[in-house]
Amino acid sequence: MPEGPSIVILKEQVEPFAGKTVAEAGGNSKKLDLDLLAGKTVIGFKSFGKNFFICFTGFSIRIHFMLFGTYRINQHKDTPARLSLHFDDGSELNFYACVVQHITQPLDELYNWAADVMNPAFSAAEALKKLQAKPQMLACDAMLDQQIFAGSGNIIKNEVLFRIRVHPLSRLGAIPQQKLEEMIAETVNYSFEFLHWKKEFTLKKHWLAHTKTICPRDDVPFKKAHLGKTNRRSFFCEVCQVLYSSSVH
DNA sequence: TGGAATGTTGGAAC
DNA sequence: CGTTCCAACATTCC
Repeated sequence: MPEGPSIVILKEQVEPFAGKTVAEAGGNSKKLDLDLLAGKTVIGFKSFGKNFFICFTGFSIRIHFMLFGTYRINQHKDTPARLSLHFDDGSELNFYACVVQHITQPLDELYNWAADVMNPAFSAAEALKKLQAKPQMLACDAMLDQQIFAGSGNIIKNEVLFRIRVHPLSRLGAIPQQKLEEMIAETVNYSFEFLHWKKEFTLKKHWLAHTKTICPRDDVPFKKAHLGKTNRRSFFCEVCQVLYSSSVH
């Protein structure tokens, strides 16, 4: 469920719930005072990267689905919901296995929308500055850095690095600026393709590298390794993906 | 069927 | 005190 485009789909799906008033809130979240929600009207929904927000007057609820989180709209699963919102017209939203948090600070103060790959306010220039400020950082880590590419996840990382032919262990400082700009552009571009294909239920069909064993360009075996600070799966081709690795200071 | 996976956090360890 | 490491969380699929 997690990467940015999936959260955008959720946001679109719940749009009809804007303006509805909560009749009853339930769920097994311990971090939320559910009694506060009854009688409150949803003023809208927002997303930042992999975060989803239900906005009320004066506060919002942040939901992060982590690896396993799911949701149901006007349906429910047999397992207990983390957060369950029943509205005055009988409709309902249910969220499972996610992190839920009550936020009182304005979202504009907490989040830099220019960092969100899916947001119209995303700034390629800002992203470039952030990449250039961390010459020692590995490409595979940069692609997962939510301060730089909010919403990018492991699938997007593998697909983008393959598409732009950059080896995941490349150092940012050794990558030509033009290539960094390509990384940024393709992260945005692929994220929207991800969104399109996910809606069509054809996302996996379009993977070129993620979970793949053979490079479609060179017909040689992909390397599979757990790389970077977070040791996440990387699928890459040592023939066509360039390792930029000159020393940097 | 045990292990791994679209992820992040917080606290321990160093 | 800053950085790094790792358990914890919790679901589904192969």
